[in-house]
Amino acid sequence: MDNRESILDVALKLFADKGYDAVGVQEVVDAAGITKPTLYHYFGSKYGLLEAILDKGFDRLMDKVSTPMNSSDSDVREQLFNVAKAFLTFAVDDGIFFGFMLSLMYSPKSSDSYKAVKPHLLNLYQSVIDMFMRASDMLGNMNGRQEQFAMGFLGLLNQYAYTYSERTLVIDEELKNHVTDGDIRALIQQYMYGIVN
Amino acid sequence: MDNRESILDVALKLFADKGYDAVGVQEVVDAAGITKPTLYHYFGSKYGLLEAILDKGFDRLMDKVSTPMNSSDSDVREQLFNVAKAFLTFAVDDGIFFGFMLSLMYSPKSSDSYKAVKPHLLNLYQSVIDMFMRASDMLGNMNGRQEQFAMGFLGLLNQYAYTYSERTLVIDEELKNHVTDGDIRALIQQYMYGIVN
DNA sequence: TTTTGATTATACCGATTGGTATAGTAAATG
DNA sequence: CATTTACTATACCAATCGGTATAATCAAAA
Repeated sequence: MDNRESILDVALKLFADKGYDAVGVQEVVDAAGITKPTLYHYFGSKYGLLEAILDKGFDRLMDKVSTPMNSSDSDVREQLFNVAKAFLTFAVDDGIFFGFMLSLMYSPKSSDSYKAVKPHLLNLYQSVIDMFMRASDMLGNMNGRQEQFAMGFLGLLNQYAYTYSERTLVIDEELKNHVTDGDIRALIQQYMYGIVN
Repeated sequence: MDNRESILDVALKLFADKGYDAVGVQEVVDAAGITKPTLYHYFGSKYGLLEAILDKGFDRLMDKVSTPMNSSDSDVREQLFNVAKAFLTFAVDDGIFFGFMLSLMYSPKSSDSYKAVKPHLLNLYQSVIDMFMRASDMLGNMNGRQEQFAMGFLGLLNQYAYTYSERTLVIDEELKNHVTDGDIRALIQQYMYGIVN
């Protein structure tokens, strides 16, 4: 692994663990075993490093979810199941980035971290909205509420991933990282009931 | 408003807007029109100020939701409706604190902000769990899944409040801050369906 | 062999960080 | 009136912040 990659790797771990603002550039370069000019050569600024981390992480996420999202499945339920499964699999396999993404989603609007993640979130939201648009004929008249459906769907997945992640406070230890197909089908069932009236 | 109160007020606004780590003590005292020793006299440290803000905010929240949560309503649906309404009303009326609370909920585990909010969240979770425990006979056998029900219920409310708050990215402007009783009843309906099978 | 461009370390920059020692003021208490 | 207690400003602290000027190293190209 070259220096650029190890900086990205180490910085993601530190940012995810302590938060972007609480981690100094010096701490990153020490952990990566390099010095400041190397970091600034590759990323230009601390903010540039954050952007590079997000670019890479959202690439991984979109790689996983875009296939099921763009498939023209005739069964809406089956398509939502496939999207949910891809999303939750990513949340487990790429847990560090996923947790960091969640923390940025809910971070204050005027923070640098939020500014960096905003375009990626908009892109993700738009992809989900488009999926619901394409499924209009199968879901019936959504009365232009595709955006709410998309946000609700993502919110449900986030809540589910969060609850079953290492970040949970009081949940039984045994339940961690155990997301079965049956769980996901039950989740979709509940969601479908809500939106089709 | 005395100095102590205006510090709490100004600091909450700054922390909620830019994040705890991104706001310096100097910035707080400048905005409050006082000097550092005054702040350190009342709160001892920046972290102590954060704790005081959270103590005060969670007091306001628990004041609003504890009454409906502790009422021995015979109709579970009605009780959940009352709790949801109190919660969402707080999210609208006390939007700045609510947004800050959300950002701390999802902030990195090792951050100071998370350490400060963790006991309050545990307390809130426990209250909701207790409510479900007491409703056991009405909800049927929950198979020890009260914790998941509680987390799911809170997650749903948070997602709902978040979606209808000023923090939304793509939602229609008209929908902001319009949370009707009908909306809440629909929300509870959807939730009930999911947990009673 | 010389040159060029990419990469990296040493050493430094001004500004800001959270926090405090000292002294003063003002109001309440004896 | 004297004393104590609560409160607040001036001025300062070492440490860390994000960032950089300079120069050395090294591989590839000319």
